[in-house]
Amino acid sequence: MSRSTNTRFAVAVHVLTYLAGLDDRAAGSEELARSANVNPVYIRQVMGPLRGAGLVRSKPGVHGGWALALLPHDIPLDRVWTLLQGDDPVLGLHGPDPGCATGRSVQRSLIDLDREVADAITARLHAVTVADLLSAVREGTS
Amino acid sequence: MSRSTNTRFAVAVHVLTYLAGLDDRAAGSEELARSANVNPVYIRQVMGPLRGAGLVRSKPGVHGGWALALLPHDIPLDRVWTLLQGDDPVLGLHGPDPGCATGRSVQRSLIDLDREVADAITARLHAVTVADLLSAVREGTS
DNA sequence: CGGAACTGTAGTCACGACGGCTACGGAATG
DNA sequence: CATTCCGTAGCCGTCGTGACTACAGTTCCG
Repeated sequence: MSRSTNTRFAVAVHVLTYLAGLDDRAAGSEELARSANVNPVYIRQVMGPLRGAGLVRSKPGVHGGWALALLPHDIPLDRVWTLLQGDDPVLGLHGPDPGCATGRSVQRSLIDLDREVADAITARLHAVTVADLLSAVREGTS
Repeated sequence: MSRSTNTRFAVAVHVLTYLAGLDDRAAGSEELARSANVNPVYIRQVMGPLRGAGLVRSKPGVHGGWALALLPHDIPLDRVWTLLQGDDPVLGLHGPDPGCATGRSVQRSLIDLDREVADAITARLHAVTVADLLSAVREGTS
């Protein structure tokens, strides 16, 4: 009765929103880690794929750190989701007896359903950008 | 990069479809377990909530076993999903620093988003019933 | 009525994902 | 250079999952 113990997506969204609120100032892993209440190493691991996709930049050395590589308005959440969750099944699957016709057919149906559900998720997340989250922060704070 | 290692939903859907194909003949946990390629005890654990909700019946003793308590057409998959997955978050959450305004706001936004996504999933699953899966099996077999 | 067949449930176990943490190498700054 | 930061490998504790055993309770049949 408990799934999705995976916090990568939530942490990434938090970090992106945090960075968006800094106006180009770079933030170190440690600062981000305190804000998100996780370990600095975890921050770097989570942000790695986002850097690979060109959403953020990271720079070593003094005054280095992380910064957005795109405008907040140009970062929809489905990109983050896809980068971090990949194409994992949303429903769960299982390996039925290969000799069972019911099993094979049900599995095929579930795979199709899973794809549709995954598409629905990304469609919903596509409508939200980091800029939206940032303005929610500012409205809440004011 | 891997979520949903939970096979309860898939197993339950398999069993329900299997039972629907038996026309009121009861099936033992062991028969169901072979078909789904899992352990008989696991079958009983997974089916427990479905029995509690009145989707299936189970009877101990000789010639006992499991049988549908409703017509296949009256079992939409979202009921199975809700019974087995409860209201677990689909996206993942995390506990941000309570003193961080960004963290609190982002988390609220994610909770809202999660609810919308969960609703989308159940809406999609509501459109599919065990009867649909059964006819898919029969079309595939013929 | 006694034994067989089945469910119900507790308990133990192995495995894997998740995240915290340390350590160390490499790159950029001053 | 020395400092500061990222990049990554590695180890560890924790937890969810599902297999498996064991046994009590229930129903049916001879």
